[in-house]
Amino acid sequence: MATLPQGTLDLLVLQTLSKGPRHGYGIARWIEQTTDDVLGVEEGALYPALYRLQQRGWIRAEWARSELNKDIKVYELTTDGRAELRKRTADWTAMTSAMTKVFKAR
Amino acid sequence: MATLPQGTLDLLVLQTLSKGPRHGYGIARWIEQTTDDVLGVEEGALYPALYRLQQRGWIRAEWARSELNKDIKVYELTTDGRAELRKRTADWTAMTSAMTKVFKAR
DNA sequence: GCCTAATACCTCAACGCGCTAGGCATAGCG
DNA sequence: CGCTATGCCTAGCGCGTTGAGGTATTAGGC
Repeated sequence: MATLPQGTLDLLVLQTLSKGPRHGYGIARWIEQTTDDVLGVEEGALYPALYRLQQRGWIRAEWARSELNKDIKVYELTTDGRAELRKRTADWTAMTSAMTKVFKAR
Repeated sequence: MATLPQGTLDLLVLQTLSKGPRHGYGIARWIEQTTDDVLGVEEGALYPALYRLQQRGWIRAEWARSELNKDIKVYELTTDGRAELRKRTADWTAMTSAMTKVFKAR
């Protein structure tokens, strides 16, 4: 499981939530499944990240009950969150393609 | 100029040096030129990074004199450095393609 | 009834590393 | 002589991750 560069977790969470509301633990599991365990989400990084994103108004939380009869905190993107996601995704694309340029240059 | 995610500078420097020896200042300028200023390399990040990479035995330094008659410290990859570069590049590729999977999933 | 594994939330100290903001020195040019 | 570019460096700060810990509930096996 590759460790993710600092700052990418936020983007990862925003992306995940753009596909529909999910609770914290579920976000982590979904990312791991989707990436075939290439990306691992540590809970010690995830929960602070969720708190951060909430403080900045990009996601919103609500308590609910899961199918397994557990109390879960379900997060969903706000309008600001969608805007932020667009911005961050654009930044990400720019950054990775710049990286690729460096890789291929000579 | 985008700020680079923590952890990417090392890879960037290793990649740059894989194209041939260069001095610190030159590494920074080269990366900026190559990426059309998308990636900016701050000297306060670069020099500690060069020191780190040297400590770990991935690069080697040697004083020289530039065409502009300046004392410069020229760095080059060691054998271990090439191995590390291969590893990090593979990790990077895996990471970015995992990211893309997340972006495209639904 | 007990034990374990999975689910689900959270916190906190230590660490790593990029950023800001400085400092210093020399060469070339007007 | 002063300015700009080149070229090296350091120190403090901020911020997010790591790694380890904690708590509680549910389901399932024995």
